[in-house]
Amino acid sequence: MLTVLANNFRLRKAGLGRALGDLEKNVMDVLWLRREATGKEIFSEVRQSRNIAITTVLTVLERLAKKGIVRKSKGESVYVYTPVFTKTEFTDMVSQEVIKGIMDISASSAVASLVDILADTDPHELDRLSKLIEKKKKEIRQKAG
Amino acid sequence: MLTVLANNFRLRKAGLGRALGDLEKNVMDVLWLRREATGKEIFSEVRQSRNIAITTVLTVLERLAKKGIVRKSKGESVYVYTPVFTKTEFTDMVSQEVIKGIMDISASSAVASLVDILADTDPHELDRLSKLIEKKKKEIRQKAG
DNA sequence: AATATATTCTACTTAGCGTAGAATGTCAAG
DNA sequence: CTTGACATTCTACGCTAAGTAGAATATATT
Repeated sequence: MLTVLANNFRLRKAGLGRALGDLEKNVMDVLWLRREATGKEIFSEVRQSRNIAITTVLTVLERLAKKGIVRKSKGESVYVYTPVFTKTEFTDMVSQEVIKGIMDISASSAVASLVDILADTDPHELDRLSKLIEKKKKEIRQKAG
Repeated sequence: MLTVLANNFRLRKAGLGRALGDLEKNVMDVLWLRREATGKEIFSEVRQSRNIAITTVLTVLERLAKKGIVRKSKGESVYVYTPVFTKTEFTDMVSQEVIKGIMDISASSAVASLVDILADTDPHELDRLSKLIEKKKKEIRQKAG
């Protein structure tokens, strides 16, 4: 297969990696897991898997807050951070945007790609997809008729 | 709707914009249209819509060549550039990678998003999609049985 | 040789993200 | 009230991709 793309463009940075940097993702994962945490807690967590300074984590948290995907609020004594969206919500939003993006260039490509990949990674999903489509069509008829 | 993502992450840079920069995309479009062109020709074309120096175009062309999506070859007198992939091929590749990417985080999200967006931008495609799925399923059965 | 044209080099700019030390703020223990 | 410990913010450097283009060099062409 042609790996040109995968290597030369940062397309391959899987999933959220497209929306979040590596560390950002680590941080969010902790947050999504705990639903709320202090900088220090997040730091301790993240440090398990990588050597990093607490200030680094704080900086990232700050940026995440500025981006609006993390809420920073005064706790009893220290600040606590909470995710503004659940992981699912966020994931959906990203999917939404990303897919909208490729549909802008080519709906058929998008559709074809999805089916291919699905068939290949998760054939069961094909059924769910069929059903989803039927449901959607019905919805549309409803609205129209 | 929540526009958080769209604005704070470069997700919204539609389609190829995710794989190619703006100027890179302009250049590729010229190339895809002509199937082959000299730097100067591309420059003239691109300059129609934006003020830019020819060296800029050349630099971009150079980078594109290094990335492997443009071929640079000696013409009669000057270098001529040709796209290594057709726009469709490229688009498909990008879709492929991008979708693979979001499937990594959540197949269901991806699937749901696609159906939603499709329903709302191009309902006809839903039918094509159904057919595509049926075909795919048949293929799978074939292979299996 | 002199002028023009083509090509390459070099380099600055902007952004996002990772990184973290320095500076500053806060507060309780001594 | 001073010293630490801990929390938070500031500041800033590094890296990468992409946009940008002038300077330098190469190659005709007259």
